[in-house]
Amino acid sequence: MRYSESFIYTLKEEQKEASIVSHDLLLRGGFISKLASGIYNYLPLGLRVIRKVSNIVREEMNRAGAQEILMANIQPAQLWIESKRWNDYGSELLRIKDRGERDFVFGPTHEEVVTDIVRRFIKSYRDLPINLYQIQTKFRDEIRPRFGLMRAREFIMKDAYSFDADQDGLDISYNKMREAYYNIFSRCGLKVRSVQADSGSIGGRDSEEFMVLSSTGEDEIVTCDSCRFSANMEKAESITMDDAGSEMDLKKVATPGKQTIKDVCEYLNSDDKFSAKALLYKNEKDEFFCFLVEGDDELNETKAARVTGSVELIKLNDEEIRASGLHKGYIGPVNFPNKNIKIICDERLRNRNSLVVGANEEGYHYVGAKLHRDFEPDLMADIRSVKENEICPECRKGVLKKTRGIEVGHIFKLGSKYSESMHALFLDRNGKPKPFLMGCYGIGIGRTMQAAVEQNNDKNGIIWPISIAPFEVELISLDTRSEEIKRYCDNLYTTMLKRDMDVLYDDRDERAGVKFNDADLIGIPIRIIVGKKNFVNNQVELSLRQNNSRQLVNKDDIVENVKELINELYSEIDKGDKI
RNA sequence: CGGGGUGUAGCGCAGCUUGGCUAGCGCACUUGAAUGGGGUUCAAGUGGUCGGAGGUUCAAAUCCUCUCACCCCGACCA
Repeated sequence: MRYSESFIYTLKEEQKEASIVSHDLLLRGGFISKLASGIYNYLPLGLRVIRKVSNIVREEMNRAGAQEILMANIQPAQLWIESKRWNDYGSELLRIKDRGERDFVFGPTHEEVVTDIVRRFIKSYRDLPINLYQIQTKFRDEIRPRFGLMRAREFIMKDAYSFDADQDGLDISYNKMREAYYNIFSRCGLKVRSVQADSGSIGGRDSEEFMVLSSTGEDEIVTCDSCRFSANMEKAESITMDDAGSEMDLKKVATPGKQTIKDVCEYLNSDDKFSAKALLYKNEKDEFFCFLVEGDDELNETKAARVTGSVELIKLNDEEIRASGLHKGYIGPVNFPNKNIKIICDERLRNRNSLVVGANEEGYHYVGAKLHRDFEPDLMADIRSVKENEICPECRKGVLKKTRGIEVGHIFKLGSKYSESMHALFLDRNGKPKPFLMGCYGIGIGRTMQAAVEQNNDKNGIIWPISIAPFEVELISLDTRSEEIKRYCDNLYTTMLKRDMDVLYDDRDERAGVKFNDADLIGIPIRIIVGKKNFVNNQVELSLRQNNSRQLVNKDDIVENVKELINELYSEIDKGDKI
């Protein structure tokens, strides 16, 4: 591509809408442009990166035995009603109507469609296993889109779906995908780590996320400092502590004006952890819950939603609390006045002999409350968030450390959730109908691209890993008015094209500084600089974006030298760490 | 959804408090000249129904009402 003819427009100034560096660089480098909140256009440079990432994904998926298809993204509501997700998916689902007022959705994911496809064609265990994937634009109406492609509403995703006859088969399919994912991210030049995850509204049991570690990541993850355990905070299991405290009688005490745990415990001169706070929520089905967690703990809404079978938990507002016959700041499980509200108690409170809890009466708390003796929850469950420096639930030796990550891939074992609800059955060896066991495997293509920028940049711009760079080589002519240099560069450019090299040729009549700065911003890994300073000695300069190294090369040997460099850069990526 | 903020040229902004002639500035863009290995310089230009609708007024970018869009924070201790 000749720069002078290209649709590449870089911006000098920082972009106001960008709050993280990768977003700013993609906008300034002319990779993407915003059309609406969470909705982006991919400009030529951006699309080239998208294609390179997609191709790596495609190659590795194919190699793992998956087959590419392309599913419709406008989907009839009927399928979503069948899978029960028409109601369960919530407001992230973009619903649309056709002229006949029939309901459709713009697909946020394709479990329903792929299950429908497979049930139409596959009737026998002999046809299993099968793995179908696509690279497709999706739409999820996010509460709050941000960080450019990191959390966009419209986004490109690779999603794969495996179908197996039995659990062993599913395990094999899942492991193949995990292997493929490691290959994909390492070929993209990314350092990723897989963590145990919650499967969210997609459903299913085992699930792992692939995280690009980054302080700007939206996910909080914990890792053990002594074993291999790592998990998303939403999922990380909490272990029960045997810190019973001494038993005492239940006693009501006045705590006038003391509503927060901190105030109450200070006032009563008691430790936060020997108190229980009560948090009131409702779910999408208008079921009400009172969650009890230790005073200095935080409720983990994801865990809470899971144990209550809720899609979405919403905190009750003050009015709803009052209407339920409760008193804000004085809510507790003892003599709980409302039978319609289920009490869910965190496991950590199981062994406590004595707790400070609200008395359900303005200005009063109980002290000395004990589980089973003084109150009876509807359910005991792990509903708290783990904290830093806590004992690892896996090895019970190390302690947990918090870090942040960008989720670029997610793999799940779905099991028969969709195949059962959608009657997707096959006949097994014995002629018995059975639901398919499914797995589902996603990669955010745009997010991977942006995560790569987040992980590889400096103050001047992007430093693309060669495998996903928009071009592998940039040829910069510093003297477009010299006939001799122009002839040489034009010639070199055509030669490289003929040899299938991926090159951007900056032939613009611009000053050197402009070209260098644009080149730094755009971040193409290898640079050939032709200027009269070296040309008089029959030399051109070869430099690398990643470390700004420079070497002079005879002008007639340049193609071979660049080829070598390209190979070197690719082999560096192949050697990259695999966690 | 709650709170805060911003909409003025392609991008970044000033002007608004206290209404007043032709609405400015930087970057970008066009033309010319000089320059030519790290965003160079000079000169002359192009480009705006001031987000939209309504209202107040002799007069509205500026004041009022409504509306749309976008950004940030939150939706963790009741």
